[in-house]
Amino acid sequence: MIVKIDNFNLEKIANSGQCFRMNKIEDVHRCKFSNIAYGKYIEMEQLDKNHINITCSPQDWISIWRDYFDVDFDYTPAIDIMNRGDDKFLLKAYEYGEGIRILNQEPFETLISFIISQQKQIPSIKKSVEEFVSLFGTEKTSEYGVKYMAFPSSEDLKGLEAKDLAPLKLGYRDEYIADAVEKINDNIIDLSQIKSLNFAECTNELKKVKGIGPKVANCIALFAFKHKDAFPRDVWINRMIENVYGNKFNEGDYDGFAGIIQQYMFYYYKNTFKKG
DNA sequence: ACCCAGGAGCTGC
DNA sequence: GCAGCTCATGGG
Repeated sequence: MIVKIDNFNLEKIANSGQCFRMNKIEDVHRCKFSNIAYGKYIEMEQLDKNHINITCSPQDWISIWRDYFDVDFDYTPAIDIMNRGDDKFLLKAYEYGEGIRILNQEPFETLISFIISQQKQIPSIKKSVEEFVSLFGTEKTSEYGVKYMAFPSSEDLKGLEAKDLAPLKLGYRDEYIADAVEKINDNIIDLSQIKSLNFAECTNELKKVKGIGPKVANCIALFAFKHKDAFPRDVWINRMIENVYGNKFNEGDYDGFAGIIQQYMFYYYKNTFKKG
């Protein structure tokens, strides 16, 4: 079905480092991506600036993907601030990243994926997540006959031990993932309950998992729990704050959409300031 | 060989 | 509360 979404650039979203299973479908004349989330496989094509052809039923659009693509969040306040021009860097970041939206992904998948993400480059994260899914996920077939692997649930991983992860060569992250699975299955942290918490409470809960510190907790809060006040500080953002803002940057200046600002800054700085 | 990656835990002060 | 060190693995 064809849907209209304002401020939507499929390719930039797929390459903005917030999701790890959205992949380009090679097609010289079209911009197409596949994605797997919420147990479903979809293909998408960018038809024009704000029209997308998405291979899903109207019911799935309403119950899954509409929220996944954050369609009901109003980006104009964030865009207006970036586009105002008094911050030249932010203006450049907006022009470069125009069309990026923040996805609302599944909490458990996001949690595991961002534990894996630490001290890794994005292509390596995608590879590791895919290996994780092929080892522990469940094979499914889409209604168009495409076979794919769905991300495992925490229940699927009950009893997982660190040594079970050895084939994935995740190194010290093994015990972090095992701890996360154990604490979720033992109800020491409850992902469905975290949805009702505010930003500070949310990150504090997430940080109960060994291996989830401030950065990963902010990523999960932003990319899975809709906390637009989250502002993940990775090496690129820290470098940007030092080099561009002279270490004088306060995300509190962007109340209600700091996470959006952050994503545009990350995408722009990482892709254009590789040297120096 | 060296340095870095969408970091975080641990120790010592 | 903080700096400093360490933790696997892969890629440049």
